[in-house]
Amino acid sequence: MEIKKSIDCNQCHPRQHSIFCDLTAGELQHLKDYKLTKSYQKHEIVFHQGDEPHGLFCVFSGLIKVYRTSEGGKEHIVRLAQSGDVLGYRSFFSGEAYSASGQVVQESTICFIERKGIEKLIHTAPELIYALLSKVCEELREAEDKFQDLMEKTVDERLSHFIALFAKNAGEKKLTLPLSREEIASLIGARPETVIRVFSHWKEKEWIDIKAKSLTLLKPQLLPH
Amino acid sequence: MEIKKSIDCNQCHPRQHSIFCDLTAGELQHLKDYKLTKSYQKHEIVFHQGDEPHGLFCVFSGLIKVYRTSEGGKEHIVRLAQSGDVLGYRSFFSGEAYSASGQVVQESTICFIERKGIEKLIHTAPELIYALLSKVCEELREAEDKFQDLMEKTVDERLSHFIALFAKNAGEKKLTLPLSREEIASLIGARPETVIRVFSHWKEKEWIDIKAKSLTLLKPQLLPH
DNA sequence: TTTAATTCCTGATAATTGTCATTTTTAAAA
DNA sequence: TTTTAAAAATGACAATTATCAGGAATTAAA
Repeated sequence: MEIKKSIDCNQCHPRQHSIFCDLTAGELQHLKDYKLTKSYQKHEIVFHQGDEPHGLFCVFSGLIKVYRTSEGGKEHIVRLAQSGDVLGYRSFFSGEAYSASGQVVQESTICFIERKGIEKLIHTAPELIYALLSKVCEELREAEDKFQDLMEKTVDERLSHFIALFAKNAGEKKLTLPLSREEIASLIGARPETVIRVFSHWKEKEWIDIKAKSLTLLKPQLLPH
Repeated sequence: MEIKKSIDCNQCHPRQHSIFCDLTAGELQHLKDYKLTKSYQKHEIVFHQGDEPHGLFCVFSGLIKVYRTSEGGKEHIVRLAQSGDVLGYRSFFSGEAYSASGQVVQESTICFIERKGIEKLIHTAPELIYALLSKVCEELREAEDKFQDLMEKTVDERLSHFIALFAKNAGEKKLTLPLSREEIASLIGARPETVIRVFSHWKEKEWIDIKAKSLTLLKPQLLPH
């Protein structure tokens, strides 16, 4: 992890699609002294499950996996965070310790805003709190959607859903998977062997072509949904 | 559903363990004109998945199940709400339609506070919004806990967990299940037959005694966890 | 490059849970 | 109470997915 020259929030493109999109230049001024821009290499830990949060992370670029380690030592990826996403706010606002860890999957640039900065910001722009509340409420619905999927969808449906999501992001038929089979399995609630088997099956049917991390969608409409 | 004489929030015991616990008598005054106390019979619907929220529900007494109906028509109970719980706030604050329905399981008395009342209340007691934010953040963690349980725990572990929860609430070894086998299954993510089988198995082992809705815990420490 | 270490892949097998059909029991309605 | 409907229970069976083991391929390190 390396501290970089601080990114100016006004120049920050991803901010415009984030929870902070409505803030004015004047309001952002307050963050200046409470912000640190850091650069993380692959595999670096951004925050640790069990630790107390001291601020928020804003992802400028890269990809981070947010995962929980259960008592039995099993890892479950809760979500992925990328450009424009804010990390660590659940624990920050609930006053709990982090319930998950964040680890860099693709080299990332992340700004850390310490507690004071957030407090000042909310003080000058109180309507921000509504945006936050609304955001968390949406995430809660998404969490329930995910739960429902896990209950009534099969592994191949869930995998297909995951792939569709990435394809939409990439906007292409040919994409590079950012996660290992094991990580994909962990994210969709399955075992790596099962994920591999489903991929193999789709390849056999010539619905996709896959080799290591590079995936080509041949007949995406035939994938289960 | 029958409209009753309005309950005075200052006299409302369950409120003291709710999100509204810190409000003063003066602040509560604002709710008076925007509040309706209603009485619901078993099986009555409190709110409908897909509808737009126009306010919040505060459960005074009774038991309500919150469930989602999937596209395939399957029902999944998301959570149970009882005395002191506030219902419908997720959709209310996210501006989405209800993602679930609420149905009365045990005869309930519920206050409905319309939008204007909430808005006035937040205006006079702005710190309420922090309590709300904190609460939703906690629920998000709970949702993730639940997801993790579904992934790595077996049906009997989940069922045991559910029973333990009820036993703690009742504080006794002998309890009356408020839900049918089918509803319990829906809540813990299983099929009714499986739930019945697990109960039968525990009964055979003499860890519990169960007949219809009445359950006695004989050796609760032996139940899986 | 060679070695070592992951990651990926495949097969064989087991286990948990779901599905379907049927009976018994309980609860509700006539 | 009698009838009817719903809920609970049990058995037989199927299916999905996990587990374990071993080999191939890819990637990282020496």
